[in-house]
Amino acid sequence: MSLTELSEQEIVRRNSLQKMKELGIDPYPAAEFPVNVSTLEIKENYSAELNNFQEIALAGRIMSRRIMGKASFAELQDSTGRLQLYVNRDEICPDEDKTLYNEVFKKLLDIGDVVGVKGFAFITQVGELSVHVKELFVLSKSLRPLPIVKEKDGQLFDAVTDPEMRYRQRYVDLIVNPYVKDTFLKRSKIINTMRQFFNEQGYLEVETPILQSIPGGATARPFITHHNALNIPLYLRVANELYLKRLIVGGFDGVYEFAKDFRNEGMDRTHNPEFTVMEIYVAYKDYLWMMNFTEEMVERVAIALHGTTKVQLGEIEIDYQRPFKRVTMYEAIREHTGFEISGKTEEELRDICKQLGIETDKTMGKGKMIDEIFGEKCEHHYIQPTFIIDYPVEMSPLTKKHRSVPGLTERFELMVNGKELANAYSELNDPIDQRERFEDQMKLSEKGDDEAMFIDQDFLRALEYGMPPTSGMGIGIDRLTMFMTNNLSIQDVLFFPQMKPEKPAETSDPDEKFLELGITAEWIEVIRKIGVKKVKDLKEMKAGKFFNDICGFNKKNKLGLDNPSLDEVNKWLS
RNA sequence: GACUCAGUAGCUCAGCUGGUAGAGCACAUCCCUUUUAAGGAUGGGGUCCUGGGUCCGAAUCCCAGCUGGGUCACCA
Repeated sequence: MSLTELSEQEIVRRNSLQKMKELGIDPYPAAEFPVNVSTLEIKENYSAELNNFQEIALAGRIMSRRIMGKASFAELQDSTGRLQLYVNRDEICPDEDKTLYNEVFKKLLDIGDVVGVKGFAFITQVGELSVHVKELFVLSKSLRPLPIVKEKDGQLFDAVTDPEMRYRQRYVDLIVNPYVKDTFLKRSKIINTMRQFFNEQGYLEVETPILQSIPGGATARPFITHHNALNIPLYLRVANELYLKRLIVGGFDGVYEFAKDFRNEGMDRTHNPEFTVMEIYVAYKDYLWMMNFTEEMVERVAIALHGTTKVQLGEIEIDYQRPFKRVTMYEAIREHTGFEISGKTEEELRDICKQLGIETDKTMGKGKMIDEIFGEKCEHHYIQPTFIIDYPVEMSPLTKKHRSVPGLTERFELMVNGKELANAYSELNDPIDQRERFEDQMKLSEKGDDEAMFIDQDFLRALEYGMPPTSGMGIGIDRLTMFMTNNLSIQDVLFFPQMKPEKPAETSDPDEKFLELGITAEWIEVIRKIGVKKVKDLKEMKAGKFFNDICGFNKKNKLGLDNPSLDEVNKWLS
């Protein structure tokens, strides 16, 4: 990369790097730097009376500097937070040679550099806990200037808010926006809390295939790829349900997986093409048991994170205190539309949809229409945690038929803030019924529903060996994290949300290539600045426009170069 | 996919009824020399997202595109 393509500040930093090397300082040392304390531990436990933390070593990134001559202050940020450093010239340079302070600390170090310090904790005259630095070590030189975010009394100044920068360069977001890290710490805690809850009951954490030859367990468009050695298409899983059930058939009483699933569909505030789901299957249980289990799990997560069941989400407060309200789907529709849909025929339902202003088409069966009515008219009303139970059989091809109500299944969804958070069934374990349901799905598929399920013959074979009665539950971890951390966009709970790839910056041909064409040295940079980086691009330029562009650039930027003649320019381009 | 808003210095943003590109922070040089979103002085830094068009003249107006956000559609 040529220096002309770097910003002024980047050039300054590269020069500082070079000077450090000349002073015999390795800006990227290989050796371990033994840290014995974190900034948080000092902040939490320092006491002037005890006079503790008198021989400490800590490391982190320099986030600000206040140079005061022979005494300076800097803020060091490690993984636990920030702490002020006090750097005194004669402390870090006890001998005659003051280079480490005057040159290295004051001039060659920059905001963003990673350093290690040894010294002792103390309180400054203005009362701020600080580290009195006795020794300073450069651990990694930063060549790119960080955005400068300042903070006072919890208020941020000039915080980086540009979503593109925050999501593409999450590392920068994490460095400069302190609240971001907290979301991800909580995300980890949510998962750990759930895992601990499951392990306490003796359930087994398992892994199942992500590459599947039949993308089963949910009706969604899959990503497709190809395995070269087997010469077969493979799909990235849209769900792991059918594999977990195979394990129940195999004799495990409880299995669960935190799984990345992939769906090739639209992206928005609540959908990312890859997302995380926790699915759990427990033998000899039913969906009523699973409701209690789910409540307990969710309540436990809320308490683990916040110490209370009440969690703020945007303008509202969600209370995850057990028990959650339970409403059947038919009751929900009756309450929010006034229509009783129990026992209605397909034609009657179509008429109800029409009255409610819901568009229908020929491909929609009873189940799909009921689902539409619920989605349009009911779903958004359930802000506080609510179980919606007993779904129509057409929408639930993997769910056991209801024990007492024909046409329904033993299924619930947990709704929070008007969105589906978890989904659970008494699992269908009748292999003959399951085969028929798959065939019904195939018919829907032929009717035009391109999301109906593929038939997984091996899964049916497994059921034919006999699967114990089982209840399963899936919960969206990204969504749960959004609800639990008060983030309204899925992008804020994923470290690296999906983005369109950046166009790579075009690298420039070296000076020699331009010189070969007879272009004089002082014009090469001008040509690069107007966006022509390759000599081959010159061949395609019109001489007149090119002539105008470079002379205009010269004038506009007051470079004071003598313009070439049009003839000369013609020779360059020929 | 549709509509809509935005893209100006390393960062946050102003300028946008067209007329020589600005501020704060950051950076550089200097002053001060135990400060704290430090202070003072001076200075450097810009393909105003890209490409067309209108015009004597475009960051500004028009068209197309790129990237991102929002809303809607799609999304068991």
